[in-house]
Formats: sequence, structure tokens, C-alpha cells
Amino acid sequence: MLAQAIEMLRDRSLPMLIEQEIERVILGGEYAPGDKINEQALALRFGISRGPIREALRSLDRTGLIDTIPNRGVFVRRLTAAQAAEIYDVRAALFALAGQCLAIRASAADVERLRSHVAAMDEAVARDDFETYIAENFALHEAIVTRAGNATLATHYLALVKQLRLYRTRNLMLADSVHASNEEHHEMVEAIAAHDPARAYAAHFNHVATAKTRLMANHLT
Amino acid sequence: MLAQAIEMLRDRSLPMLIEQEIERVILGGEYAPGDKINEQALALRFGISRGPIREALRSLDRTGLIDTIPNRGVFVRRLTAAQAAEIYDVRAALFALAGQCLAIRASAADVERLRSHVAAMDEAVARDDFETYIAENFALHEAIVTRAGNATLATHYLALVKQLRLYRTRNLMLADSVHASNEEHHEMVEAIAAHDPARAYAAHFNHVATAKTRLMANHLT
DNA sequence: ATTTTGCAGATTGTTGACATTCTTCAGATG
DNA sequence: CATCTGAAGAATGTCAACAATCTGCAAAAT
Repeated sequence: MLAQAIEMLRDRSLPMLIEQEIERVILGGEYAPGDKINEQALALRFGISRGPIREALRSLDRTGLIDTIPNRGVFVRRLTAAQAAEIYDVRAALFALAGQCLAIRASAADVERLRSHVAAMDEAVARDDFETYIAENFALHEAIVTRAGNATLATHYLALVKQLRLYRTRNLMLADSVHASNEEHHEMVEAIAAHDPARAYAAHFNHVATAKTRLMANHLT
Repeated sequence: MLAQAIEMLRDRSLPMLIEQEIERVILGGEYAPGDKINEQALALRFGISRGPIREALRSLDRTGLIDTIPNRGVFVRRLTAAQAAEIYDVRAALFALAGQCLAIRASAADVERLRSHVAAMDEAVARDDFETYIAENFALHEAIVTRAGNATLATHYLALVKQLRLYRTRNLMLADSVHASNEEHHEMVEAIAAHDPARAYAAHFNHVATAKTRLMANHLT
């Protein structure tokens, strides 16, 4: 218990904590894409000096959440529809790989956990409980990518998902598309449960490709 | 011409230049994987203070070239064979996607350029000119990934290749494997020239998968 | 009226100093 | 002899001040 707390502090320096906090602020919508981020304002807000703030911003820059323009400052990254589409294509390739890997190595406990997430989403859809759906949806995707047994894959996938949150997510979850989306989840998880890599690959790829289509169609309206 | 020079300085701040330089030092082999990187030593070497150094290191940390341990310092990342294998798997998926995309949209000029790189490698193989081969090899891969029309894909792919350079590349290019490797290049480029996405996908995936096999086999000896 | 110039305030870039933590090693202790 | 203690030195973490650059606006010029 104490060892855990010590371990927490061991790999969580101030700049890392600040980075996490700034990320939360950005993805939470407090800053809008294109907004300027003021170093001094952040330093004042967190009660620290600008040094750690700047270090956190360099890291966020590499993550793709902000754009840095020398002598001008940092700005919340603004994604065009074309860029979002690009990210979806890469994400589809990585997610398909994750599904394929997991289909090979998934344990019974893994399958059970995935099924529980899908079941929770089924219930959430029936109750029109969007908040729960979104949380379980992310949990399912994260579980698949994390349990696939490739840390590099997980890192890059989650980075892409983070970037996509910069693309206006308003009205992203429509009632009917949510139902269709969870049908795809069923197919993904059953392909993994069947230990069928090719089927899992196709199901996972299709899921992201369909999500991209839905988002792009929504964008044009 | 002047505008170009100004533009160069506009998006190349000191920390960015320092980051590039530290990266060069790491990948150049001056520091070995696992080595500690001293901030003050770098500051002294470049004649600047530790602030910009630290910002550059936070960026390199996200790139995956160094490991940061709070209150202990930064170390050149040490890749295990398993980690290198993981990276190869992700790289294969991304490279296959790049080949697929390029097969669809490649111009005649693109195809000509790719063929010239392959031809240069054929000549280099005949002359046992490894240095030229390595340079042309990287140029071909970069051209494919860059011309695929997906900047996100290119960024992530190149990041993976950079990380792989941390995995001892000594004896990586064996005379016979180089010849076989360029045979695969022929198939990749011809698939792109034929505008056959499925064939290009397979050829590109196979190329990286084979490279992984070669490296892993070499590792066990 | 539009554009240009120049100044004042604000913001970013960089530095050197100080605080904290870690490493090392000599000496004490069992 | 092995282990523990702790102090000295070095390295990292943080800060506040200064320098350089940019932004915004008002005044002047065309």
C-alpha cells in the first residue's frame, strides 16, 4: 500500500502531472481547438513556475495535441476533416492488428471481460444512458488494445484516439448509430472468443472504418 | 530564397534544434542504450543553459528514444528483443497500409522515383556498396510512406523506424539477405505501379515481416 | 481612407541560482 | 567480514529575473 504510493510518486514527476492536467483541460473542452495557451496563466493556475509548464508543453506537442509556433506560443491543435480521416485510417490498421493478436492469445478471463463490456453497452443502449455507453465503449477498446500483448501498439493506438478527441465530438453519438456500433462490438468479441484471427482482424477493421464513415457523413450535414 | 531561410528559422526554435542534435548523438552511437545522459554535460557541450536541454529531453522521451526516471535522470532507451519484435509488427501494419494507399494514388513520377531507388540498390548490391544500399533503402521506404498521402501514417511509421535504430543494427545487413530484400522491393514497387492495392498491401507487409524474421534469427545466433 | 511607423504592454525564450534528491564512499557497528 | 550509517559531492528539480520577440493600438504619412 505504501510501496504503491511511493511507486506512484516515483514515476510521476511534476511536469508529468502537469502534462496530464493540461491534457485534461484541453480534452475537457476548456480550451477550444485553435485557442492560444498562455504559459503564465497555467503557471499561475497550478501555482508553479513556467519551467515545468514548458516541459509539459513540449511533451504534449509530440503527442499531437498542441501546435507550437516559436516566439508565438502554443495553440490547441485544430484538426481538419481530412486529418481526422487520416487518423481514422491509421487507427483502423492498428485496431485490426490488435484484434488479430488478441484472437490468438486471449484467455478465458479476457473474453469474459470483453463480453461484460459489450453487455454493459447493450444495457446502456436500452436505457438511453449515453454516458455509461461512452465509458464502456472506451473501456472495451482499451482492453482490446492493452491485452493484445503489444505495448507499442497500445501506445500508438491510444495516442491516435486522444488526437481524435480534438475533432468536435458533439453529436457524435447518435441513438441509431450507437445500436449499430454495438452490433459490431458483438462480432469483434465473438471473433476473439472463437480465436479466429482473420475474422477478428476484419471485424475490428470494419468497426473503425464504419465509425469513420459515420463521422464523415455527419460532418457533411 | 530569403523568405525560405526566414521560414526555416521560424519553425526551428533552439529546443527543437537541440532535440535534433541530441537525437543525432544518440542514434549516431555516441551514447549506447542504457547510458545515462547528463543534462549539464549537454548544456556545456552546446554552450547553453539546462532549460532548453530539458525541453528537448521531454520531447525525446515522448518519441521513445530515452527513458526518464524522476530524480534519477534520463537514459538512452534499451530495447529488448521482444520490444523490437513488437515494433516490427506495428511497423508492418503501417507499412502495408502505406503501400495500399500509394498503389491507389501513385503518379507516374512517383513510380519512376521508386524504381530509381530500387535500381540504385540493385547496382549497390552488385558493387557490394553497403553504404549506398542503406541510404537508398531508407530513401525508398521514406518515399513510399511520405507519398502515401497520410501525414499521420508517415509520422508514426518514421517514429517506429527511429526507435528500431536503438536495437543493435550491427551485422544487420548481410550480403545474401540484402539481395533477397531488394527482390521484395521489386515486388512492392511493381504492385504499386500496377495500381493493385491488395497486392501492394501484401508485398509491403511481407517485406517488413521478413525483415523481422531475419533480425530475430540473427539475434538468436 | 488606407497604409505605415513606432511605442507600450504582454508573452515567450533563456539564464543562473537555489532547493531537493540521489550517489558514493569512508567509517562505524554488529 | 559484512552491513549499516551518514556526510560530502554531484545531479536533478524548481524558481524568479532578465532578454528578446511579438501584439495591439495610436499617431503620422501618403
